Amino acid sequence: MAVQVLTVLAYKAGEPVTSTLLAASVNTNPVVIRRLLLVLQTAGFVETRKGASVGSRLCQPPQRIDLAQIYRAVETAEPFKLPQRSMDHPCAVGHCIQAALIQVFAATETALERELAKTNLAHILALVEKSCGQSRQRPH
Amino acid sequence: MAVQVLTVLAYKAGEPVTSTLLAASVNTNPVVIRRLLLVLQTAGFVETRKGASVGSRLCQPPQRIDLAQIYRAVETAEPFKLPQRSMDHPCAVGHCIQAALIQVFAATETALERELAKTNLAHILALVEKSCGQSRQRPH
DNA sequence: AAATATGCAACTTTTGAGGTTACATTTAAC
DNA sequence: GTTAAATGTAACCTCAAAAGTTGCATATTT
Repeated sequence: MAVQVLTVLAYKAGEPVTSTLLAASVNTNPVVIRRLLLVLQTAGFVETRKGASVGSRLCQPPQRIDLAQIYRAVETAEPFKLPQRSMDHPCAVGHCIQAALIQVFAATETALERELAKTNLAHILALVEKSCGQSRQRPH
Repeated sequence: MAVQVLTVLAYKAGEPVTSTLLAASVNTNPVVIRRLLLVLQTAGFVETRKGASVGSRLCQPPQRIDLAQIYRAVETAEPFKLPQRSMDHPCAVGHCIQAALIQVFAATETALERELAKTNLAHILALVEKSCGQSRQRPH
């Protein structure tokens, strides 16, 4: 969802967009969008201003925002993490396996992020424009 | 969890293990393990027999089972999938963006699987044995 | 001053994974 | 054969995380 919102903002190319409009584009609730925007603000991707007829806009060029950054900013629950087993009955094998898997999964995580870093918002924007052949800067 | 169970089975090197024992090792419930074993059976990783004093064992060498296969067999909800937005109010931009993101995420998925395919159970087993210096084949 | 947007708190809803219980069925072992 | 031990499976519960909802204070443009 974060990627989708950022893509819309990139599409609007600096023009501020309200959370209501973004919500309509992603087909969800404005408050959900605002919560997301807070995260994207602290990550330094967007700038938001309060007040009438304003909203949020990208504060970095789309080329400088890649998927790995977005992933790190947004992700809460890592896809490759072991469920925190309580190990009350400390089976040695189980314990060692956990330690080993943590290593493996950490490696997978970094590989994933390296992969995500290859794509940035500009790439995605190009894809969007190509795939539906619409002109830039024409809102809605 | 699937990886953990399969690692234990690999550790036992063909010796059948009951779901109760596996559950103890992962610190969970036997039924959960059995549910997982059904999936691993249809994926062709393990063989299970009913009856007294038997259980499950690997039916492939650990070298031939890699993390990508396990991932595909087990995973239900893809980490990089768009939430199925209903698009009742068909905003053209939103629609195109979704189409583009599907492409991007599919590419990420395949990259992830390519990465996971680099590690197999034998690798993990070696890590386990190295990291806690225990001899093979000594159960528990 | 009024209209419009965000910030934020509190609550509900939804969804999926995991856990639990219970029981029929199968099979090795005695 | 009988029995003990194991799986297969259904039906439920629990729990956490994400999303959605409502309401209102606050800020800012016009």
